[in-house]
Amino acid sequence: MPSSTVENYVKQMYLLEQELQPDLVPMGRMAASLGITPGTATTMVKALAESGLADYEPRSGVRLTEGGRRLALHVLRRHRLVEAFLVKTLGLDWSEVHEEAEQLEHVISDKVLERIDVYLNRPRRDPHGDPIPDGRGRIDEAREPTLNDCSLSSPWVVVRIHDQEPEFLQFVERIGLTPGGRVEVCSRDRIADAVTFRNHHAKEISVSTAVAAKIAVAAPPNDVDTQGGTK
Amino acid sequence: MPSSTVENYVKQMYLLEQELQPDLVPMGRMAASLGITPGTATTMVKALAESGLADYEPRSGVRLTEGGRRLALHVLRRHRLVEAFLVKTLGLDWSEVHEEAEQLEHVISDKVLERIDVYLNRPRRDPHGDPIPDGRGRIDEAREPTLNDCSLSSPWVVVRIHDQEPEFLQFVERIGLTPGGRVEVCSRDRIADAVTFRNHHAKEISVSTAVAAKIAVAAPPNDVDTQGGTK
DNA sequence: GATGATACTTTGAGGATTCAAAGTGCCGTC
DNA sequence: GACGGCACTTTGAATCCTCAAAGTATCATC
Ligand SMILES: [Mn+2]
Ligand SMILES: [Mn+2]
Ligand SMILES: [Mn+2]
Ligand SMILES: [Mn+2]
Repeated sequence: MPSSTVENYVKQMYLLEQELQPDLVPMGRMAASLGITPGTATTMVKALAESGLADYEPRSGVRLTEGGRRLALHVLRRHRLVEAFLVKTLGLDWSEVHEEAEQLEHVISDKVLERIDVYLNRPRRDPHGDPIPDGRGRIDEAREPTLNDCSLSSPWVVVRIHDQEPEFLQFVERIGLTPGGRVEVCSRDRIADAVTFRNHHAKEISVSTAVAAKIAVAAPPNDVDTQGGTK
Repeated sequence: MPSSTVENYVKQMYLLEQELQPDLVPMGRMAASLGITPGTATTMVKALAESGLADYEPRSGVRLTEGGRRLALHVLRRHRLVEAFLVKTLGLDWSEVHEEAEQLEHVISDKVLERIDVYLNRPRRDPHGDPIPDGRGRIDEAREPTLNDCSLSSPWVVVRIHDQEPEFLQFVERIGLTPGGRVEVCSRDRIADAVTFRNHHAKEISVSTAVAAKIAVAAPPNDVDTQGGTK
């Protein structure tokens, strides 16, 4: 069985591949995002390549193999289902569950995982709006528009927050942008590096484009829509 | 923070102290019950002594210090609350939760633990009837009588099973002796090494004294009793 | 095309945990 | 009181993961 360390490496590699969409994830990014020294990253990634989970190109970077991707998605599934469970069942705050899941993701058996999945009625997204891979390792990798890209003066719904920092998540909550919340972007000012929007209380708020990029949105659901009946 | 390994050692040491009530737990028992070689046990126990969790007397055995006992009870609390939670909330079988809890006990934060405790309404016992230490490290260490000690021909209630093996627990269930079940011992035959009892279906069953020793019982509750009102 | 900056790799080492195998102390038996 | 047996300890080595520091490749710039 893969160690927690290996699971963390492949999971992080997957997340960086998604975030950067690069041909290869540079070693520096791996090291930085895992909080280890570059030398350690090199050593471990070589071991990962040895065991067939990654393809390593010296002085260029790494990429997950098919097997590595499968493992990464399994870990991610455990992580996100645990987050959802902790929020919905035990009432933890959505800003604090990431940290908890970081440990739990390595010790949840398939049996417990399946129970949680059923208990929560097979959720598609975790409390931060991150998509949950299904039991077969399929995941919705669609990139939603953010407050930086969406059309001005039209209604949107927050679907995902691309940040796990408790302070940031609490800030997001304070400005009314938790997943499910309505927004309408009023204006963008490239020079001021600011995006101004109205939340569901019609309150006007401005954030930097760096922050705006972390708030993903989608078209609001049709009211005529049948809820959750799309086999 | 103590590693999982250290937590397993002190927990096991506590369990052996309770089971054997010896002055010192012999190294051989430690090694056997943890499934490691005697040499490893010696090395680790010396390290435990170094860090103040145990008192080690070469060629005699070990004993937990006050600090070691505190840690052991904290781990035991996590273990048993997790077992209760898995059975009551996620519907796992009581025979399979021990194994799951063996891993989860090392990664449950104080916050999650407290939520589970509240969610379950601060249970006093886990699914096997094992007492759950409270948040301050207090535990009911009372030794209940077993099918080997209790009076003949009078009603008793099963309160605890002193074994965690799935097959044994399933067997116990099959003969109707899960915690809460009624029993009445009909006879004991020292020579035949057998104990014969009637379960709540009035069915007569015989088991060896070794098995009988694992079934702890208590006097049935007074029907006039006020349920759960003893501050 | 030499110079440096920067990113990456290699090397040497240490901590934690484990084992196999060899060594040692203790205890009862004769 | 010597002998054996058994429980326990010591030793040497391995695995996994990590770091600090030294070495090296690559790429932009002059
Ligand atoms: Mn993790
Ligand atoms: Mn999440
Ligand atoms: Mn354990
Ligand atoms: Mn138990």
